[in-house]
Amino acid sequence: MSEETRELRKAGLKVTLPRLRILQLLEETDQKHMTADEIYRALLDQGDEIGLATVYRVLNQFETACLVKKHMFDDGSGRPPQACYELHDGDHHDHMVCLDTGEVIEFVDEEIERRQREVADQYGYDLVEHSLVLYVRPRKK
Amino acid sequence: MSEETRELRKAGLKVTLPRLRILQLLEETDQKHMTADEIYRALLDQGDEIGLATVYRVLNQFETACLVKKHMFDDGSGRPPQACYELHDGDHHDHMVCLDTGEVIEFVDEEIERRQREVADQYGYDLVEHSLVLYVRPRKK
DNA sequence: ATTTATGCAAATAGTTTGCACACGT
DNA sequence: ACGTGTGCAAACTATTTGCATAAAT
Repeated sequence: MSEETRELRKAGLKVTLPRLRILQLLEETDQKHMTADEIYRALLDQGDEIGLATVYRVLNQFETACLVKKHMFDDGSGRPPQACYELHDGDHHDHMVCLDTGEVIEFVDEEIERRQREVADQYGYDLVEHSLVLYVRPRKK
Repeated sequence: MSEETRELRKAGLKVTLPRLRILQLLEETDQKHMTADEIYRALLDQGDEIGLATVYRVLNQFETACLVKKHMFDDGSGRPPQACYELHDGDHHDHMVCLDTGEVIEFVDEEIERRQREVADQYGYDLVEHSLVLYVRPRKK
């Protein structure tokens, strides 16, 4: 029994072909962040039969089960907002998006993490979640 | 001639009623962040005649002219993403969203700002923009 | 055999656009 | 009077949902 099968079971999800394929795709892809449509096309291209609606449904289930993390990178680039998904590997990290290439880089900075908690605390709150995206360009010269 | 009239002129926008009303509304409202629809309703309620499409068009123009800043707070709360707008007062700040009340608090933290620049630099990039949202809850106890 | 998932097509929500008319200068 | 802005309705995009069929246990 495959590793993916076990992950699905553990998440309380019946092990079906579409779910397996999507999970495998996300694990194998070098491009760590994919939109629903990219996943859909990739599966069609590799010969699988799947519906776009199923991709969306499965991704939502995966998100609920914490198998996957959903992001909305609004780089203010004009085009309609689109969600993209990445495998949820347990480790928290933030994102840096290159405005020239669209490349997504992951990073963690403990100082920023700590400061965020402190700031929330200063205002009388507990920090539950946060979303940090740095929009960057290759350093000139 | 009103302050708002001057702002519009300076932005290169013809001074029209809808634009004036939207600008005034954003200046007067205590709720600093409003969605297109909230603005639309507020204007109707106050007796103005305006179309929702116009609200969207004007807000886009305002954004291009840097009169306004657009945000997409994806609090992962399920419901479809909706943009909200705030007056662009020149000062940069980040946001804290209370998951219980939906309240939006603004803050600036120089340490976080600095660290962001340093992190981008470490990866060989220049920081152009960033988006930081802390999702918080009132401190328990 | 029974429950749950899938695929398709139609529905939805937010936002944008084409076009005839109205407004600002 | 001229060019631009507006309102309405229709278009569009990403995503969700209803329903009859198909697959998983």
